[in-house]
Amino acid sequence: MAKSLAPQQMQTYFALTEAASLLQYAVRQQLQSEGELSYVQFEILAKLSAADGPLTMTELADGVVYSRSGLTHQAGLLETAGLIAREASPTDQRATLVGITDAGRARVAQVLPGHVAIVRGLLFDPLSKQDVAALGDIMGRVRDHMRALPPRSSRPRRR
Amino acid sequence: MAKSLAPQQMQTYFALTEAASLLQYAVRQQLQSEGELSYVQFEILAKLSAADGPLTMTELADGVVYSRSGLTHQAGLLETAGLIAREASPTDQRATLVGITDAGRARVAQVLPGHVAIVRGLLFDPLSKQDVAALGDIMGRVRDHMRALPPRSSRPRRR
DNA sequence: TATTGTTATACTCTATAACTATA
DNA sequence: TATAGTTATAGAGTATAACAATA
Repeated sequence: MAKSLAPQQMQTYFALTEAASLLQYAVRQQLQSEGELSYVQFEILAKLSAADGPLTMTELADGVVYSRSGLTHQAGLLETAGLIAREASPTDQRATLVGITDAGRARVAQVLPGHVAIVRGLLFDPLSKQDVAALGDIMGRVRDHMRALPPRSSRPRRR
Repeated sequence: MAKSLAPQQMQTYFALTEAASLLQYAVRQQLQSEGELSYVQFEILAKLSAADGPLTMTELADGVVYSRSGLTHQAGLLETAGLIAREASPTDQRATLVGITDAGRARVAQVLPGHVAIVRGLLFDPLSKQDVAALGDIMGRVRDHMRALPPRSSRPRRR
């Protein structure tokens, strides 16, 4: 096994990380200025918005890079802002169900056009249809490969 | 202009952001545990390591997502740790020259193998040579496109 | 006047550990 | 005993504004 990356790999790695970083920076700016939302808060709202009904905190944590306490903190902020609502689960008394409010949906609708405009302008503008398909195929495989490794939410808690 | 993204674009966007997020998370973990470095600190050291000689703070800020005060803060931490050294510029009295120390180079060498292992294992493992070339080509174009837009470091300061 | 960099300060994000309550 | 979630707390990252020194 080689100690360093091949030149083509280096080039690809740098292009990917720099582009992803620039894109994320732009998206963060947009979400903050047009909706006063951090990226994580937007992720939470988007996930609740796409879900059929309320989710538990644990379900919500899956796929979000977050500690449990961090999620509790953000949920507290979003609830104070009136964008989500928490209630006790009827089936499991330990669980908390989190649902998005009308105000939460409205906030998502408020920032989405700008979000889409950024993504289109920065990411998709210089790409052909074939490029988009190829990129989706490649990164889809990479994502699936990464997901197959032990996920964060399944890590055991410290004792 | 359509208000939302095409399904293929959505899929590609999500795959890209999730994969990039997972990769960055893993890299951060590795840098912290094996070298006690934040990602930004590693970026600074890597940039100084690759440079011919010392850089000014402004040159160092270019390409790093950072405010000037944030860079000053990180430079202070790295200098306290003995990984970089600052000295007054002989040509411009206002400027500060930042160079990497032997200890700094050693720290980079210490974390690099693990860094490479993560990138190879997570990103390149599931990809063919053709995939890597295609990904590099596509993201290279995206990066160049983004770079063409007004960069952060050129934004005028607030008055 | 504009630019380089630092300082003071404050706010947000994130994590660890301890805790309560329920399964 | 294990799990769901919260709380308390602390540390790190980032930004704004004011500042001093130099161009």
